[in-house]
Amino acid sequence: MNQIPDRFDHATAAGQITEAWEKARCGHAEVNPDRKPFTIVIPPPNVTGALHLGHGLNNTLQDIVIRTRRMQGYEALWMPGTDHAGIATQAVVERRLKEQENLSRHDIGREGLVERIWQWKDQYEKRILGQLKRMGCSCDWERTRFTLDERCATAVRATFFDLFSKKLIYRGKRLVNWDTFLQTAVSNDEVENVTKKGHFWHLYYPVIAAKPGEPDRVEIATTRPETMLGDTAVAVHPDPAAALDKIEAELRQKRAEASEKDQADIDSELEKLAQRRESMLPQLLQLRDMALDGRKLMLPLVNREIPLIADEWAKPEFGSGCVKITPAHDPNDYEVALRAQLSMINILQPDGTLNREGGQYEGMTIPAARKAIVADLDKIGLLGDVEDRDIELPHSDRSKTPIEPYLANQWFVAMDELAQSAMDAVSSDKVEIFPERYRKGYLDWLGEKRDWPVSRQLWWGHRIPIWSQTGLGESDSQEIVQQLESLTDGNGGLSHRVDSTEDGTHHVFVCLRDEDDPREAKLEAIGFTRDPDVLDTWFSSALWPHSTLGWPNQTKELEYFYPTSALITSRDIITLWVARMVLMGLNNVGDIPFRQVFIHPKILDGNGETMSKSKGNGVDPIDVIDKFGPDALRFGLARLATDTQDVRMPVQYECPHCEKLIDQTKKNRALPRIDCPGCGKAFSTQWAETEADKSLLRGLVVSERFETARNFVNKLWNAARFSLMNMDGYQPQSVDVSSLPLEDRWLLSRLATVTKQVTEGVEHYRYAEVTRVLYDFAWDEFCSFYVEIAKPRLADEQQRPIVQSMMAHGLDTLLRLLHPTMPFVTEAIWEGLAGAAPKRGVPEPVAAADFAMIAPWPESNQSDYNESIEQQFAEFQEVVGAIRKIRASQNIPPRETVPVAIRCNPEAQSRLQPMKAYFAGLAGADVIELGPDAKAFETDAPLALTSIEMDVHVDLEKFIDVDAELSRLEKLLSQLIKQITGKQQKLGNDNFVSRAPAEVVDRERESLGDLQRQHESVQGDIERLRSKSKES
RNA sequence: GGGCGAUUAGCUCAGUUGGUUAGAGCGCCACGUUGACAUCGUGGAGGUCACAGAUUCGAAUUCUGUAUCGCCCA
Repeated sequence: MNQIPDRFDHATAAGQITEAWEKARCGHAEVNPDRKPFTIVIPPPNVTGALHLGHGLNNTLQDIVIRTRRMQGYEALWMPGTDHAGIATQAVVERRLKEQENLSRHDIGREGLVERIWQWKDQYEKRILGQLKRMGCSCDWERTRFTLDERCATAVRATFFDLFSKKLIYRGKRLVNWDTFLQTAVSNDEVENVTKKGHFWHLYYPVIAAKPGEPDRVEIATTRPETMLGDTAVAVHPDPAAALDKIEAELRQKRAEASEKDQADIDSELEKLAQRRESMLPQLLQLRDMALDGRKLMLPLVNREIPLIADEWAKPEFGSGCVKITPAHDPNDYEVALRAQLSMINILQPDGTLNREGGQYEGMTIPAARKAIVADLDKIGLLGDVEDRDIELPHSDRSKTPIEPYLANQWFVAMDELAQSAMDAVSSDKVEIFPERYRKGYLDWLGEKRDWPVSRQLWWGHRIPIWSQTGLGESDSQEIVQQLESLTDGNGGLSHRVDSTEDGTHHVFVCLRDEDDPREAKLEAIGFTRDPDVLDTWFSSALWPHSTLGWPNQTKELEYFYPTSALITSRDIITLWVARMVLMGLNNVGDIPFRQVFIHPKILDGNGETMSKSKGNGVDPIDVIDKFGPDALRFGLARLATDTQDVRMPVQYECPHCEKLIDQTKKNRALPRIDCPGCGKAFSTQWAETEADKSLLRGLVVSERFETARNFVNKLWNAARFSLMNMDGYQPQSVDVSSLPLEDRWLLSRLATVTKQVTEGVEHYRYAEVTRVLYDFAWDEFCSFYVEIAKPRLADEQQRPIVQSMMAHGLDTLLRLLHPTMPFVTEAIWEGLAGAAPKRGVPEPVAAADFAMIAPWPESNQSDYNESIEQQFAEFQEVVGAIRKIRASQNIPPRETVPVAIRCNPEAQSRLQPMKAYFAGLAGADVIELGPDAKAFETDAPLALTSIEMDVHVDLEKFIDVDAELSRLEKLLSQLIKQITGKQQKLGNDNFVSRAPAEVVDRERESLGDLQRQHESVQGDIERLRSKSKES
């Protein structure tokens, strides 16, 4: 047995274990009427790139639950897969195309680009699934899905068709962040604001039919003068006086609380405000009245009449107090237009040049048009001042070009009823959300019931299955509808709607349910064209829990595994994903997608920032696995997963040459190569792109946070090693629990308690608690205590067999409890234990399962639980601790045995009597006196254990270091005095004595008495020692 | 601007319903290796529980406000 190495070689073992599990199909789940199902669908990671520690946490927590449930006898299915992630993936591939081949997506065309993205997807899907497997995730890999695969496509088409047929899908306009370079809309989080130097142009718009005394023109100011071509109103504040009052009040409030230095600044602001009130307010009031009276303005250059309106968006404290409204090209103006029901005029083409609405400027780029318009306004005397100014301009994160807000046709899903159904599911607790506080965000967001824009101007995704003809006259549209009837004839799967617009034209939209429907060609033959857009990536994600199980087919898997049991995810996608899964599940299947949702914390870096690829602070879990092992990664993450606190994880680069750890900082975190400050050699990072950098050795990115867990793996491994080395001659045997010695019954009791805590903990997602309980039990109780006590017993031929049975059983139970968190090391030990003790268990040994992974979950045997034994051992450990303290303070060499006397009441005496022998191994003590009459030694070192009413005395005859002992006792004395004074004060307080519960008061009195008794005794000891030291 | 959360030892975090001296791991100090484990063992030092009020006999814990940080939404 000595050939067992003293380290767990995870690098070798993990691969073999994974292979063995796969071969035995341990992670595979099948419809099985004999068992209850337990299902988790993975939040499918984006195929944009590799997984980082956040995914590591998410998947560890899922695996802990699914492994536990599998062991509990459920048919446990963890459905794996990946997400095509629309824009994120397309943008990554497009960027590479540009960088590496200098091609745009238009150069290679739709099919060409999509093919490239599939190649990318194949590469990253493989990498992601490989990462999950190395973490030990026990997914049912045979069922792996992708949100863009055929099965998901079928589900998407069926859903879209259903919603379209129910008239829940409609076409509308919406402002999007338009990237004129990539010619696509980008999402809000792909937009970054850049401060640039620009101008603030003041323009004048003439008033039509101004009444006497009214101004004949209004002044507005803008940073984007070319957008005036799309203006449909000018706004002035409806109550400028009140608005100014409010600002003034706020300033005064601020001033009252500000420092003197800031007060001066605020004073000057107040001054300006007062001037403004004087110079401009009358005019603003007049303009407001003109607006209410329906006055119109003439938009210069295009000569279009536009209304003057009153709207709060106009800020009386800024510029001229009037603001031009360009609804199609400014988000705030868009809101104004919705309120005032203004028309919206889009002046841009997708490539950023002006369209027909631009009139004489049609075809110009934005900068050219700006120049021309400013010059032309100047010519006709309508240009005022031009100020220099810093301007915050939104830029596309992907192309680094300015974003143009752009009003485009989009498909929407009407959310009213769908959202309500998803709200009801949570309000009624059919879907439970943990921690509960996240319910509010979910309900608030859904409560807005904002329609969901689902179209994206991209090529990577599920293409919208709509064919359309637009701008038709009424008779044409009627004729087309008739043609459609003949196509519909007898076949389902075709639905249409006709929209009529303000200008009297008609649009006909047709939706086809099935792919490869021969009617596609027929539609196109009669003039229909297919919508070029694809669906929002969340549309397919929303179907994930049922599409992966085969919906819309009524498969037996859907019947059995749906609704799924738990969803474990991160808080930032509660609305985008979780809410939409609920409403889509209810709409499609008629039932909720999952019963419970657990929201776990986020992993932040050392600066408290979330980890993300774009920041460069992501950590590859594989790096951590390489250094610490998969079990350490998992245990380390799980023990940090509390439900209140995000996880802060400072990380370091490890120099591959000298192993020096270099803190990751904001500066170095995105570098492709780093020069080691220790050895001076360079190494590469995950950002290495050039061949020169890539040829360097790569530095791992790791965190010392995983050391504790790695050490724990080692501790467990060595406890097992000790057990196995002492298993020679093991024979399975029935055990009569009632006749077992105390320490064995204590172990059984503790196992029962720990099993209960762990089981309940996992069932309530209390990961940090579960890992803490297991860590403390395994380390402090099983290893430091049971194993230590077992050592002398194993040497005793009589006791040896029972200790072997108990140890095999204890280890076996511990392995099973730890398996979901640390699958590899427990599986490896399980195999070793199978060799030494294939049949094991207390009271009746049974043959162990082939794998820990499929072993039955331990039952908490309540008859094993024995409170008094657990207390007794706590008492014993306290005495051991007291002896150790005295030994340490006296510098008694560890090999020396010291005589000890323990004074205690008769009850404690009978409890400790059977354990006298174990003081030797644990504290190097020979207990020569135990009981009420035990006396102090001549050369005595005492320590009182108040809480258990005991005095421990160590005989220092051979070891006395008077000075050391005196200083220990004096320190003790001063601590006692402090406590006594505190208690006396408390008990001297009438309020306390009269109002606190009698029980609390009694406890205080009792404890004061004990402290005083100790005080006296310690004082006596000090005096004795002093006189003794004088004698010698 | 609205909502949510956090603030406890040098660092990263626990702290159940208010009640003895507020805990753990890492780090630090001292001592210790002839067989499970130095990825170890034993002991020690280290905290005005962010700040200010309030409730209470008693507050890390409950309430109010302030500050700082983070996240989500506008």
